[in-house]
Amino acid sequence: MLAMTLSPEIDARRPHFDTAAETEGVLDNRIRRTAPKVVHEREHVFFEGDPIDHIYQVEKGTVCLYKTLLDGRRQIIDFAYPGDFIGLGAGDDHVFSAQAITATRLRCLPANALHEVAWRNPDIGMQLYRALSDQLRAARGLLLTVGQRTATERLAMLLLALSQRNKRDGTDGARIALPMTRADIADFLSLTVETVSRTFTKLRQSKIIDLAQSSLVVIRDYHALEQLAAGETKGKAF
Amino acid sequence: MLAMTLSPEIDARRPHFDTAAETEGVLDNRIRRTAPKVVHEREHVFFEGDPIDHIYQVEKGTVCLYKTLLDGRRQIIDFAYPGDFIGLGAGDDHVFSAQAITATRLRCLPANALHEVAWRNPDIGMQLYRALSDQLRAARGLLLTVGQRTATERLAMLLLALSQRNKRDGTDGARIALPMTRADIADFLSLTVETVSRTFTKLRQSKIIDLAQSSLVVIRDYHALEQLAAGETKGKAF
DNA sequence: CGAGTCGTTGATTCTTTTCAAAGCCCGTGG
DNA sequence: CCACGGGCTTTGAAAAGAATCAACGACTCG
Repeated sequence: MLAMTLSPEIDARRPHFDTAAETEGVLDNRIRRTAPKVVHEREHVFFEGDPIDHIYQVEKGTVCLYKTLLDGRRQIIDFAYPGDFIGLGAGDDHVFSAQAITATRLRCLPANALHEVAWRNPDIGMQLYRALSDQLRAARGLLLTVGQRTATERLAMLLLALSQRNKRDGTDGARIALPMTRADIADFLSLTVETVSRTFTKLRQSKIIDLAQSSLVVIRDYHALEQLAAGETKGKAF
Repeated sequence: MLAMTLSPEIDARRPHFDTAAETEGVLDNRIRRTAPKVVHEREHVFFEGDPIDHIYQVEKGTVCLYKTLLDGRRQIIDFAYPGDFIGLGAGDDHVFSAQAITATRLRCLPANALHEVAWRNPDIGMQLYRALSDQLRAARGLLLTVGQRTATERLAMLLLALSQRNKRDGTDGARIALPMTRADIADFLSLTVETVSRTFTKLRQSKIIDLAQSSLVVIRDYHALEQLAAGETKGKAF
């Protein structure tokens, strides 16, 4: 789950991997023993409208969650990384679709069993509540980004969020692998592929990032990226 | 809380007032006995960054929840109506600001007491989980609207959502009072006041709505509004 | 090696924003 | 009671940012 908050430094993220591990220690057998689900690149985990029979937790890979309009316009509402839960919520049906963007392994949590366990075990309930709360915060952060930031600021936000995730996971915060295509980024940031591409080259020409490959960003000027993302001057600062 | 879903007819909203009443029956004295908080028009309930000491539930009035960028750009993430909870979530500090847009009365739920009660009482916990889940759904719906819909489609969505709320509350679904200003609508839909105003007049000229006053919309062609909101043809259908 | 997908770049168009100004509503006070 | 003032809304004209249309290049995989 990508948190697109205004001030990343204020946002003391909880380590999702740790919480996932905690959960594992407490969950009962029905949940612990479920077989993992493997989905191939571009394969769907579920579609909007499908009944919620399982909640998933990403073990490996990346999944994009999205909603669409009738004419095909698509809004990616989140990228789910290892540790993230997919499909949490109180309704009967999924309200968005989930598609793997790389080869992915998921652990499957039967929804009714999970809720039953959560009902009896406040710890588990609290885990889910926290996870949901994090997702709400991420969604609202993205809303601010998509609603108010310029194209450059939006891309800066995304790169910063991915960098933060890397740091949290103990990998290099300056080297960012992009598992998603430009089209995915475009639909996440509510831009077009062309604008995303142009914005990448603009950041590259400004020496703020390097593009070793189109799917590997190296941050050269972290501070500049933060300034852009903060939104002090509508992205005109460079 | 305004749900901006693609298909309002699929979205069987739970009656919030009822759930609020249920909750009331179970909450312990510390929570039930708190004095209501009265806030005047344009007064803030809390600001982003404030420590969360209370969760609020709107009893009367309307509150807008928003996030801002450093240069003042504002994104309203939700309008909270009677029955809605404000400030739910797992963190220590509020991640958005809350400002009354009309004279408002709130019931105050001390955060720690509430969580303690929820911890011991799965019913309460589930209420909060559901409320949070609804807010997440609303946020993602708004994200789709802001990210993918045209100005006309966005306004259509808002009017439809308000109409649905009226129906749910047993009032006239065709007559919509707008407690918020054009600026509030603009910041909710990520548009400018001018665009909002122009879009209102366009809908009026198309005989889809009437504007008795600037703050009172009468829906004349509900179907047309639904078509616009559905997003089949990028709002070019009229 | 060729087909196809993905990414980049260029030219043009268009929706929305920005800048500017006038109208309207409403409360206040003379 | 009506004039005045200020905020909110509407409308117009011009500008800008991003979208669209179009083409080319790069990389991948049968």
